[in-house]
Amino acid sequence: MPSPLDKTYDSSVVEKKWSAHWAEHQLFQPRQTENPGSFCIVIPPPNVTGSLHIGHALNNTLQDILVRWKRMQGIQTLWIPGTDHAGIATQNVVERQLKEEGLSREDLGRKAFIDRVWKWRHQSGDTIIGQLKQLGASCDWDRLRFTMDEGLSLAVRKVFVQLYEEGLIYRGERLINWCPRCLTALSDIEVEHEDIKGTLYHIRYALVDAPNTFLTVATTRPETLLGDMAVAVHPEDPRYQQYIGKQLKLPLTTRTIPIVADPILVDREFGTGAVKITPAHDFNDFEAGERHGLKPLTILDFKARMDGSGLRTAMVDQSLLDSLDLKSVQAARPLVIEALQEQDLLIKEEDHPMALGKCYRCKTVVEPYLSPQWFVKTAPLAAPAIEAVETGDIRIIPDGWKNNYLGWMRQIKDWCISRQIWWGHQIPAWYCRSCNKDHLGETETTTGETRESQDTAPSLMSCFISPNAQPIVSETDLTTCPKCGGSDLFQDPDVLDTWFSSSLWPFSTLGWPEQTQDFKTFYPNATLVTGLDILFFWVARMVMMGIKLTGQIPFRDVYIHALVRDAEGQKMSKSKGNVIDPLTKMSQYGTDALRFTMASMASPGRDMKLAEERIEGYRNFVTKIWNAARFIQLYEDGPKTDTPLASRPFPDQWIFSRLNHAIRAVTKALHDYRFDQATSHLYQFIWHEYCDWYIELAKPSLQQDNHPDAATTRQTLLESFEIIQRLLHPVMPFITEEIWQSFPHEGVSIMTQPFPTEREAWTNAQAEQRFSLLQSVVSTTRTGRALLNIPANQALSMFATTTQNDDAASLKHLQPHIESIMRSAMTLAPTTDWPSDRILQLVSGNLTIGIPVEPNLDLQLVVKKVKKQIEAKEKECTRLQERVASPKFREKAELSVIQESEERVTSLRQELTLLTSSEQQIATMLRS
RNA sequence: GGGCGGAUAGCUCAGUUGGCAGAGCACUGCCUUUACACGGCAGAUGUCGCAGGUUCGAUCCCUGUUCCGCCUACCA
Repeated sequence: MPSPLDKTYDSSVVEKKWSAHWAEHQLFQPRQTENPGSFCIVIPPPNVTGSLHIGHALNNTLQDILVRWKRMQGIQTLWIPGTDHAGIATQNVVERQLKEEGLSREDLGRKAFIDRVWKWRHQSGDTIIGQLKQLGASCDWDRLRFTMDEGLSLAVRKVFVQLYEEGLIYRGERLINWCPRCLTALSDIEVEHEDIKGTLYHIRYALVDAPNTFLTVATTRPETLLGDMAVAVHPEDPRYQQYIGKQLKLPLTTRTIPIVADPILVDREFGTGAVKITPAHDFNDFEAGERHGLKPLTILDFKARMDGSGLRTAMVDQSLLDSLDLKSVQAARPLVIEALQEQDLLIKEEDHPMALGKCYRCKTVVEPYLSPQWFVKTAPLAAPAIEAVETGDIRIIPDGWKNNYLGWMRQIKDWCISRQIWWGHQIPAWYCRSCNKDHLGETETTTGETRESQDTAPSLMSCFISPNAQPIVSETDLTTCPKCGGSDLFQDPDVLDTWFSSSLWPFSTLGWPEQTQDFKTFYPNATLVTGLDILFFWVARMVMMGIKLTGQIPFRDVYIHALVRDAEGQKMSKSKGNVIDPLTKMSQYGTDALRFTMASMASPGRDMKLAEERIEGYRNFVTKIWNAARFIQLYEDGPKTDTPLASRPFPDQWIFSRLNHAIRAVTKALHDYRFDQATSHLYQFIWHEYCDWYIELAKPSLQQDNHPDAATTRQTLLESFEIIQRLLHPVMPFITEEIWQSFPHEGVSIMTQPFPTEREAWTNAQAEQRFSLLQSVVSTTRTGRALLNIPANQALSMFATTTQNDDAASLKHLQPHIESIMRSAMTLAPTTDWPSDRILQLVSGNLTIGIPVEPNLDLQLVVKKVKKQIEAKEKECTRLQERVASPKFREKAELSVIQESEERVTSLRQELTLLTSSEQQIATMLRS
């Protein structure tokens, strides 16, 4: 029911009201329409532990704009919401809670711990879902998914088994990135690199045969030399050629190691040209070790501490071994340095910039760690994923990120997917104890739930399952061994990388692997909207998995938006205290204002700096719209008429022409994912054309009794404003619904009304031309008023004329509109007919305006301004004249450009003549 | 080390198939005119990072350069 609008817009009341209304009428559900095709977006699932931050606000606002727009266009539209279990992140949060109770996850055991995480997930897990609803996100909430719900878990298992059977998933012992705090393997991209100032230590290694001859190696990690298995030199390096094959005495130990030649590892120019090889603790060295048949010797344990048994194997001097045992890397380094110095083996230390790898979840320094893990063989999956983007089957928008994607994809490495944590999809692989007698560690028991002391690496059980053990991979839980029929089996304790399940998201959420109706209708998805930060983590892997498993690309467009930073360009973080909380801003300025801000800042390919003033500015815009609605409502009552547009008065024709232009511009911008341009057109049109000019032009016919145009004006106002609401709705869903519902309407909600479409018949060049003439007259006159200090409310008797015949006719037509807007009487007559004294002439193109000058006005200021104007015009005129006179210009420039310049010179000269005569007039007035 | 992006008004940013440099905010002045002071009107503000080149003409194209971001990388 239509109802009068309140004086002020109360966003919180309005938002709650319409959110409930939309939910009640189930308007977010996909609806079959007569239009072919479908439009489906899957949400980038926020971490279930999370709460809405500004990045989510941006990401989901953009998605919602697209979804609401497509829905209004009458396309069957679905936006699937969901959350991610976020393995490591969530586990860390719950472990922190436990710690506050003085407990560890090992105290609880695996099952109880997982129960605890589930409990917590149920308690607070959907906080962010509520917040997304508050943002207005029009997801089909009935289809809410979670990466660990039953259907998705089944999909995960099925995929794992399929890829394993095809040889695309394998288990093997490799050097992987290890977080010694999270106690789990990480994939390469889960390591963040930080530049630090390191030190390069030059250390002497003595030759066994000639104890007074030394090779000097350079290293940034002296403590790892205890695990050295060789020293490499370049085979063509004359300094060292004669030593290749000889043995070195490894400092601080009783071991000897060989000197090997390796052209790959060694850069002759760097350091001393001799490199120590520590296969167990460096990725390059691991590969070099494989080339030379060197066995890795692990001297660091799973917590990145010096490992006593490893050190014994390394034959480290006993006294040093005792002092190093269980020391952290940081603590061990000075001890090793000291020991080297005592033996006069450290000859130089120099500053050396280097990059340190850190865990992306907890920022702990990661260590290369040798352990058996599960991997996805990526090369066969990457090839079609590269092709899809190269051929344009998948579009990446903006285009600039395409190379980023392709570059990464082309040199992709195998993906380590096993994590030694408990929260996640446990790997569907079982081991039979009797078949694998020799391949299972002794310390481990069957269930992985046994309580163990902190130092026996309880969560590392997989490390005790030798790489030679035979896993049985199965979609369903196994209780008997298919080989020996035994029943002593246990499941691999590792869980899968969180991103493994997210890589299935575009189809697992649609019911895949079942061929559901949803899957058939909505796959491939239309668009994926995401931030750049997860291009590799998520987008790349969805493309690989999507193509592999469904045989189709997962989505057609990938729209990548920027990261939100604060006004200074800093990344927002709680520790910096520069976080702008979207929820606070929503309650402060209204959700529509925040949404509009987000969209307006979404220029392609840049980071966006969010200044709070912008939200405030767009809140003002919301208020402006509100007040325009109230104005229209004031005059809503009264007769209307269906007069065709062509027969309506000039302002009506003009505003429809502009409205058509706005519809075209906004639609194109949305189509091009230019949310910034869409909002800018909306802002410009609504505020500076509709409110500033159309409403002002409409006032006389509404406010004067019995005005002949009253009925058509009312009609136009209502019609155009209703269209504007629909045009604005995808960006500002709440206020547009409130306004739309408050006016006479049909239908249950604006969100299921059609999005405005262009009507060529509305475009009216004549009306637009007339308008710009009107605008010139009004603006020029206002400038004159300001110049002459005539207050806006003081009536004026002014003169106008134009040298152009068309304009002269238009001027006559426009006279009543101009007079009412200016609150002035306008005399149309050539300047020669104007009173000769005390008239200020103002020029704008062909147009000349005359304004009477008050007798006692201080004209000095006016003279100054007119002079300034003359100066500027002269400068421009001179420049243009020079250009036009230049023979080269005449010869080479395009004809239209030459003509344009010439015309402009002519009109500038004309203006200058008039301005000069004005100046003289004023001078005369001053003298009199 | 490699790659990408940015540098335009005090601030945040648009922009140009190369031909009068724009918006919002902030600022100055006037105005409480019955939608709106979260408003209206008028105004001021720029060596378009720096240096070369191409061109009749460069903020835009090319080359180099300096800062600032980001991504990426196994030089110990």
